[in-house]
Amino acid sequence: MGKTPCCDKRGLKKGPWTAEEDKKLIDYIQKHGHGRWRTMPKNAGLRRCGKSCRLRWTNYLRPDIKRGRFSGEEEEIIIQIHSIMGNKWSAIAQRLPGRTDNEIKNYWNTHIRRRLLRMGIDPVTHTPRLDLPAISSLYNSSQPNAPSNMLGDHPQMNNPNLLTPSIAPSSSQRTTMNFLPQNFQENQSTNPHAQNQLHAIQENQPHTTIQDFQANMDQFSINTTNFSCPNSMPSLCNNINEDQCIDIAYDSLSFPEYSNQNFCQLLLAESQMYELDDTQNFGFGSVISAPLASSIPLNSATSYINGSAEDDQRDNYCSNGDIDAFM
DNA sequence: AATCCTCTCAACCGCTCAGAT
DNA sequence: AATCTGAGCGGTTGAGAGGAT
Repeated sequence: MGKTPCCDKRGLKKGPWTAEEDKKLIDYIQKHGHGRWRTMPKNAGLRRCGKSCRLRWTNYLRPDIKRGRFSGEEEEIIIQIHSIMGNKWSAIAQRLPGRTDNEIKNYWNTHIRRRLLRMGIDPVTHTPRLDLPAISSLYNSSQPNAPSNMLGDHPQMNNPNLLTPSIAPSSSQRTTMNFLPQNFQENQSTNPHAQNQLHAIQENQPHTTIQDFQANMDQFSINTTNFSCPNSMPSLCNNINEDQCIDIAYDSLSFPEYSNQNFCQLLLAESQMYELDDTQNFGFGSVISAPLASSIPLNSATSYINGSAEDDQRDNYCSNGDIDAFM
């Protein structure tokens, strides 16, 4: 297959288009339609390669192109489709009339991707990031044989459909992060290990409240007195009391393979990120009590996740819409 | 006011794919 | 079946704008 020669090698113009060039291209396409891009430039009187003409038309000059800021709905669509299809920009563009794949790609890279990263979510997998130095080192230090993907088999962490809609929840949704086992079942049914996890979830469903757990504590052999925090999180450590440890232990009970303090720390930090303000199901089927969530200093929790305490402190209190609240 | 830095996005590059020959 | 060509896709680049110092 012969490669298309570069424009400059053929003595053709590169770089930004002038208004005059735009006009020539528009006039030609209005008269003759688009297609036959290779021969079009010559016929249109342009010293451009066909590829450049096609790009200019499809990404900029096309009359049905929508300009302006992406709406919240558009963002949500992008994130949802991306969680399923990945960087299939043209496929995403098909769901957003008037938006080009190039525009969506740029918007993803400059806005959405960064936002997900700051939320501690891997923009590629749409699962919580595992490359965070603090988290990964903590985990590795306590579980040397742990898989590289700390949450790899975890049902809720492995299901993009569970994470992506919550990126832009409505105000009423923001404090309720229920991750449903049935979704997990659909995606993980062939994984024996995941099956075991599912059974563990089902046995513990419905996850009720800390009070329910405490009422049945004698059924569990969780040593909550040994809970301690890594040195990197002293301020967080100082704010955890015994009740909260019980709470954390309950969560760990559902997923014994993750019952280490570092995973609990991750939960705590995330609970603060999402501004949990009541006893709620959060992530992983865990129950986090109000005192637990509210006791974590914002700086500690958010910087633990994404290393930008000031930014997130500001942004967590931003009220300019749902998305912005998570910037 | 000047310089530096960051961000945005239009445009380019390299590649793949499907259809034609 | 092999090759060629046009079209499209996704990754990357770099100029320009605007903000920070």
